[in-house]
Amino acid sequence: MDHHGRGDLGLNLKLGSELVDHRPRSITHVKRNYQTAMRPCFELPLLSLGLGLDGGGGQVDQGAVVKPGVKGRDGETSGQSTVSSFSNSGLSVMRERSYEDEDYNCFSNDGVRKKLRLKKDQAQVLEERFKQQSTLNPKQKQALARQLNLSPRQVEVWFQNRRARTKLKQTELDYEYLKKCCETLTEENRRLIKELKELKALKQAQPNCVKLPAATLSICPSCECVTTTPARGGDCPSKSKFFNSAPSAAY
DNA sequence: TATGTCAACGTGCTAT
DNA sequence: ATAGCACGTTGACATA
Repeated sequence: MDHHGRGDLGLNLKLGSELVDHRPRSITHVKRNYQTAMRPCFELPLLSLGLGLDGGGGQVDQGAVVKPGVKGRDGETSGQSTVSSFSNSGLSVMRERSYEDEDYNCFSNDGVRKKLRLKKDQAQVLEERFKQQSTLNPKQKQALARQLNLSPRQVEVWFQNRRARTKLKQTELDYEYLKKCCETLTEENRRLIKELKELKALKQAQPNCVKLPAATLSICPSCECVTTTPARGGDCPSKSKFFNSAPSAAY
């Protein structure tokens, strides 16, 4: 039994059918989703037996083969299973995988994972589709996979990664925006502290100046002077800056 | 050769 | 129980 849910079916005779991706995504999923794991992960495109369903030799299923062990971050190997499918004269047989299969384009002969690069037109179609909808339902996934000659799993992974990239990009934009906000506010804070210092100094130098209720103080957005009333556009009251010119009102 | 990109994976979580 | 997604990671490949 492999971690992608393929059981050792031994001899498997079947009329050609469509690829369906029922694979659990990991060993954990296999453990958790035992029944799913027991289910064949796909319907093998199999056995023509001269019925003309398969032009001879059987067709190859990109998504149908278990990858050989891929080293995890700890160096442990996952994907231990070695079961795969192949066709022989129209007769598909499940056999022990020895990693020499060519029907999984992600692995080379020695079991080393090859980097699959999507073709330009494939990527273009996926990109166009992503613009329309960032998630696909199983039917859409299936159809798109067929259209692009990819496995549904590959389409699924592409969309997952694409969503992640979109999110990352958005996060970066948000970060830049917040950074700018932070810089602006820091600058504003520095300016206010300085202004406060000046006001305190002024107060000490002119103890007789009018003490205004704090609530009535405001900052003119254009010239940034302190006013006693909210400054409206165009009438900057710089004359009434800091304190009332009528010291008689003081205290 | 260092670094970036991206397909593919493992795992945790959630909705049904 | 199952399927699907987000997230973090890996590793092959491309490129500066």
